[in-house]
Amino acid sequence: MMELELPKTQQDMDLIDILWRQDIDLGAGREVFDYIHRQKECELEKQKKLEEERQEQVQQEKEKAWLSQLHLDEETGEFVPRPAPPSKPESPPLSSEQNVPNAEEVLSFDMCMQLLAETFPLVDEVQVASQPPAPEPTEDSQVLLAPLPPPQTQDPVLMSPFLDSKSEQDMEQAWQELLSIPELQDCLNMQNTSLIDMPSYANSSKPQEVQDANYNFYVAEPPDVLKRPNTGCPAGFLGAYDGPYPAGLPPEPVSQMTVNALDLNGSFLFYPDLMNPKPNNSEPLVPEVDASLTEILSDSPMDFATFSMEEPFTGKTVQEGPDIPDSDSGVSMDSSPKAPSPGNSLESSLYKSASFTINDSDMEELDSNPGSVQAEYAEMFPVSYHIDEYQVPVTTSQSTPLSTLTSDETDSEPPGSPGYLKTPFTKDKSRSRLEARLSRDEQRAKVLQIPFAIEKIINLPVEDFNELMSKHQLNESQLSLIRDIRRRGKNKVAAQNCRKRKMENIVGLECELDSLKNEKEKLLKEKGEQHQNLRQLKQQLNSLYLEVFSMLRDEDGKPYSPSEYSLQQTSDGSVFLVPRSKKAELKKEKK
DNA sequence: ACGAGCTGTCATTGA
DNA sequence: CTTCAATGACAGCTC
Repeated sequence: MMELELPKTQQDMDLIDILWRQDIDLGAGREVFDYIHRQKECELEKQKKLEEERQEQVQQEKEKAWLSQLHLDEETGEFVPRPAPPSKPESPPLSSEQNVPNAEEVLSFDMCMQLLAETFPLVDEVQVASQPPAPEPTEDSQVLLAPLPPPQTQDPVLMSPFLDSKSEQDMEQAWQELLSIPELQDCLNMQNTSLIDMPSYANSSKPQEVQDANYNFYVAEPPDVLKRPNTGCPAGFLGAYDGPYPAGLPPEPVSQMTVNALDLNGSFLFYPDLMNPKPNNSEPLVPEVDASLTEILSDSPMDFATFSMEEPFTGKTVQEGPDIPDSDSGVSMDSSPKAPSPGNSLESSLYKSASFTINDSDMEELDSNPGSVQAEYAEMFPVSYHIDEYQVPVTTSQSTPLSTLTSDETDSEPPGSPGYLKTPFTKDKSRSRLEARLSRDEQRAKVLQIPFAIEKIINLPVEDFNELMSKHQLNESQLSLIRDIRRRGKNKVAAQNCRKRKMENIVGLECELDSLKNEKEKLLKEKGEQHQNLRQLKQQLNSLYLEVFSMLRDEDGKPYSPSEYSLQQTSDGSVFLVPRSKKAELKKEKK
């Protein structure tokens, strides 16, 4: 995040101001601008102070990191954090397993060495030394909290090969034996505490909980980290880039942070260059990771976001190819990556065609005339600011051709909420469109060097969002853009939800209509049946009536005429033979 | 060229 | 008063 501030030269600031002034559509109220403008001087002063403080802190960390890392460089000759053999002075953060070899080297650990020598044959020692990532009991890890994170951070990928079950068991046994020795425990604890003070933990004020968090986080996550680089990431474009920054994580702020941090850890493997431009990065592997981690954990979540966002702006990071860090990370709720379909070259070109003076109206023009500003934008981001890099996240870890990506991705991941599944539409199209849309805000964010991920801007709760805003020194144009991005992003999601609901309502109503139709048919059918039954009953009754009537005889033994008499039943159940004429009278009487 | 469908955005409204 | 969600309306894009 510091790097962000650094590149902001007065020239940049002027550009940004100009940009903002031109950005009429951004909607930043003039009054807002004026008001802020009045406070501009104060802000600038604050900004300068903050930058100074940050620089100092960075330098301190840098120095410490270098001190701790020098050894590593000498031995390995490369930045890749290898659970290298014995000599790992910076292994402070190393896991307890890794501490073993270290303990042997530290002079103050003579006793430990002796104990080790006694406990394990030379071969075993070598083994232990060569297998740093051996599994360690949880209890141990608690004892050696601080050291843990870094080890895994160092290089999960490299360490993975050592994690075979057998070596694990051996190591576990060895460790249990080792730890059962009080002296060794003391030594390790000593080392551990001393290591905690290492550069990465320069921020001594950091509560132990943070370290615990680190620890848990590392212990829990490694498997994923190991998988990510090689296998397609289930999270969609998470693993899209071998690169580290899975900015495009699903809408889960907290978990996202975790994953990001992890990926960050893994990232240094691929980003040796990164160390140069950034103070933190300049530090050797482990310390760098620690520093970033501590930053992330200690500061607001935005720190990380800032970090990831910065990538695109720091020329070297961009070079890393799969930078996709901030990438759309899915501004929208649907974390589904949007890969521009082959046919969307137009839209994709938009990414390249942003000019520094982008505003809404400009973006509109860009949409229609993508290529117009391309050259200009290329100047602004000469390194390699290509849309392709944005598309990368869409892909899985494996570098698939764009064309394949688009089709595959679209098939695998439905755009937007589940409700859309019901609505038939071309996903490629929608996705590419969405990406293009995303690119607009993203482009603006890039141009204005917004120091955090768009998804954060959109998804953070108001409180967190305000806190984030207050933590960063942002000019008027940046603030207005951020607000617009937040508004648009939320509204977009709201629109998606609204349409989803609408579709669900339609579907629900259709279902209800169907069920009602079915019920109607059923009732009609039942009615017909009842009608039929009633008719049968009437027939039966009629036949019974005639049968009974035919059995009646008068005084002369003659049958009564049905036309002259009829049978009537009273309410009490008694039956009378009533003459037809009287029957009418009876009815009248009843009435 | 036209229309349908999808999506993003804006403006408005109500909580 | 601010924030936010919901929604209608509109525009742009693709097919």
